Order: sequence, then structure tokens, then C-alpha cells
Amino acid sequence: MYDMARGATMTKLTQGRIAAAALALLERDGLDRFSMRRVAAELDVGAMTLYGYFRSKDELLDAAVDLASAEIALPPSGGTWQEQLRSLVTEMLRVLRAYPVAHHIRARGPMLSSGALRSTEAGLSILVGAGCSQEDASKAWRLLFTYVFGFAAFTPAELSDAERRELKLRLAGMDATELPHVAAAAAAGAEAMTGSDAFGFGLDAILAGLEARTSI
Amino acid sequence: MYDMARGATMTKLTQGRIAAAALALLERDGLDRFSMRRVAAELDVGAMTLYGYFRSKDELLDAAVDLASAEIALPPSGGTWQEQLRSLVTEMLRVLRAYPVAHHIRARGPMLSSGALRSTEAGLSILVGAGCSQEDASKAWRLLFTYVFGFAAFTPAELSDAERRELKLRLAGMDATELPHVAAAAAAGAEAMTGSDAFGFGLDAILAGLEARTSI
DNA sequence: ACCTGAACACCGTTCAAGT
DNA sequence: ACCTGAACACCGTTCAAGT
Repeated sequence: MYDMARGATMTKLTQGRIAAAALALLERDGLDRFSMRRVAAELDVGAMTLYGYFRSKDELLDAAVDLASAEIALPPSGGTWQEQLRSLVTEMLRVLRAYPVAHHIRARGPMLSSGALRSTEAGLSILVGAGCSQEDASKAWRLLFTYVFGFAAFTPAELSDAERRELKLRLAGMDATELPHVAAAAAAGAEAMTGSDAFGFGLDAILAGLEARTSI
Repeated sequence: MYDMARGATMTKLTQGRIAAAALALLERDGLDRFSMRRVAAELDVGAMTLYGYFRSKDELLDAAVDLASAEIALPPSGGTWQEQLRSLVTEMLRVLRAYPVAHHIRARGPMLSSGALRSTEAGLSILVGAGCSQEDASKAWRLLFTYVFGFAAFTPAELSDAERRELKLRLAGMDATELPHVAAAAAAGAEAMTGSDAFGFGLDAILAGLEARTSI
């Protein structure tokens, strides 16, 4: 009966509903503002209720990431293996950017969840289909995987005006005598720091390297 | 006078001493257990004292990372550009593993600190020295940089026995029908997931790709 | 100047209890 | 079963005060 008073909470609580609320909170407020208490509030529920469905904050976060992974669209099977991998990896970056959780992900956690394994299966399948040995395919996928996640975590998507100003200040304060190449690169323009074609350049280099160094 | 009672705290407090204490704490207890209050306790000082030297926890963390970056040994100038880059990047991975902070690093923070820029300067210098254009060198360095940081953040250094057991369980629970390639790779052995030669494989592929795709 | 305790507004999680 | 408030042991940071 008292359920009537609880907005959208008429439907039963499930792991899935909680994970979805967690993911929405993540998308809206980011990882820093994410907390069990806030997820619970979003669901009009006591904070402790969540612990009946997830053993810890980390576990809930993993479930949210898993849910996000399900959003990764797998590439159509046409085209060269390079085109297919490019499409898959670019789509992974898109989702990683949409839900800024790359920073939380631990190596052995959500990477092995069923959602994340969809992309791994797709990637391995493309590589093996192209003639890669099992072992090379594993290593090649790890490389591609490391690259997308690293790019998502360590390259800013776009700079705000305040960030751009601060960056300019820092670069201007640099010692051109001690750091000549850095200074030259900085002078050449800070937009190279964030440009999304930087992602494409690295990806192309990796694909070319794989072609040269594997059994493909 | 009261200073006499404070263990190692005779010397004056400075940004450097605080950053060193922070880094030591990071190394000993990891990022999760890192807190302003604990750093302060380590220095036998009130927590609020630190705010006279750093504006926030993030700023102190940045300074600690900067200090760690200074530990990266730059490669000797002999050898091919590939050998030099391999040596530099491998050394970066070593330091990133010694101080498990890769996960905290934000794209626009410590990457621009003077300590971190030492490695960037060295990397750009090797690339330009090898005949790379300014622009290609920037992009190539970003790729290498993304790879080391991504590898440090997303590949476990080594698995504990408990982790190995859990991994095995998860892999055994996988659906070989839906994920045939993942299952095959898993059967081939989980040690490929952590093997440090995975780092070498990726690095070699990247170097080969750079050779193929830049003005080098 | 340099340092500080108390206080504020939060955390994740345990526990014993409610329905 | 499913949910919960109170409590514990923490956080980062502001503030007004101490020397």
C-alpha cells in the first residue's frame, strides 16, 4: 500500500533496475558524485536495500558497466578486417565516453562480465576470421582493447574554455630551453591534444602494425 | 620546542616533503587507502596543515605523481629509435606499476607537470631525431603514451592465487556456444591475460605500425 | 607566518530490528 | 522475504581561532 506514495517505484526492485539507475546516475553526475546513498535515493528506497542485491558498491558499479557494454553495437560482417575492427573499436570509444566510468574499471572486474565479453568475442572473431592464429588474436585484441580504454581514460574528450585557458597558461610557462620538443609541439597548437583524429591515427598505426607482426 | 616530541618532523614542512610522504603512502597502501588525514598523520601534523601547501587532495596527488615521474630513467642515446622508445616506455611502465596511481590520473592534470614532461620530451626527441615530422611525432607519442598508461591501468600485473581461482571459475562458467572464441582463448590459458610479454607484443606492433605510417 | 581542533556535510557498510 | 534506521568508522574541506 505505502508503495503508492513512491513515484516510479511501483515495479519490483531487481538487480537490473538498480544497475540501470546506477548507470543513469553515472551518466548524469559522473563517477565522483556516484554513491550508494544517491542511487538508493533515486529509487526511493533506503540505502541498505541495495545490499540485498549487490554485495558492495564495486559490484554495483561493475553491473552498471556491464549494462553499458551491452550498448556497444557490433559491426556488420561486411568489409575488410581492418574496417570491421575500426568500426568496433570506435563504437567502444563512443560508449566509454557516454558513460565516464573508464577510470573506475579494474583489470579483472567488469572486463570478464558477460556484457564486456560481447565485444571481446566480436574482436577475436574478426581477427581469427582474417587468418590470425588463436594466440596472436588474443594478443592483438588485448592491444586494441588497451588502446581504447587508455584513450578513453587519458585523453580529454574536449576542453572547456576554462581548461583551454589553463592549458595555455601552463604551456606558456614552459621552459623552451629544457623542453624544446614539447615547446615546439605546444606552439604547433594544443588542439592536437584533444583532436579525435588522434584516435584514428593511433588506431591506423596499430592496425598496420598488426598486419606486419601477426599471422594475418 | 614542542617539535622535539615529533619523531622525524624536525625538518621544516615543505611541498616536497609532503609530496614525498604522499607518494610513500601511495606505494605502501595504494590509492584506495590514501587520504589527507593519513598523509598528515604520517607527518605528525594536523590534517588541515596540508591545505597550507596544497589546495586540495587532487593537487597533492598530482604532486606525488609528478615526483614519481622524476624516477623514470631516460634511455641512453645509443641504438635505433625503436630500441630507445622501447626502453623509455618499458621504464615508464615499471614506475607506473611501482606506484599504483595510473587510475587516478586525469588527462589534463599531472600529464602537464614538469616531471611527466621529461618523458614526453625524451619521447618526442627520439621520434624527431628519427626523422619524424613535428606533427607525426606528437601523434606517435600520444599513441605510445596511451598504450603504457592503458596497460598499467587495465592489465593486472600478476594474479594472486585467489584471483587466479576466481578467474578460472568465471571462465569455466562461460557459454562456449555463444562465445566460442573467448572460450577457446580461455582454454588456451589464462596466463596470457597477465603475461608481461603481452606488453612487448603490443609495443612491437605499435613500433612497426609507426614505421609504416609516419614520415620516419 | 604557520598551524590547528571543531564542525559540516558527506561516505560505505554492519547490525539488529522491523513488516 | 524484503526492507530499514541507527550507528560506526571513516572522508574532504571550511572556518574561526590559536601560537
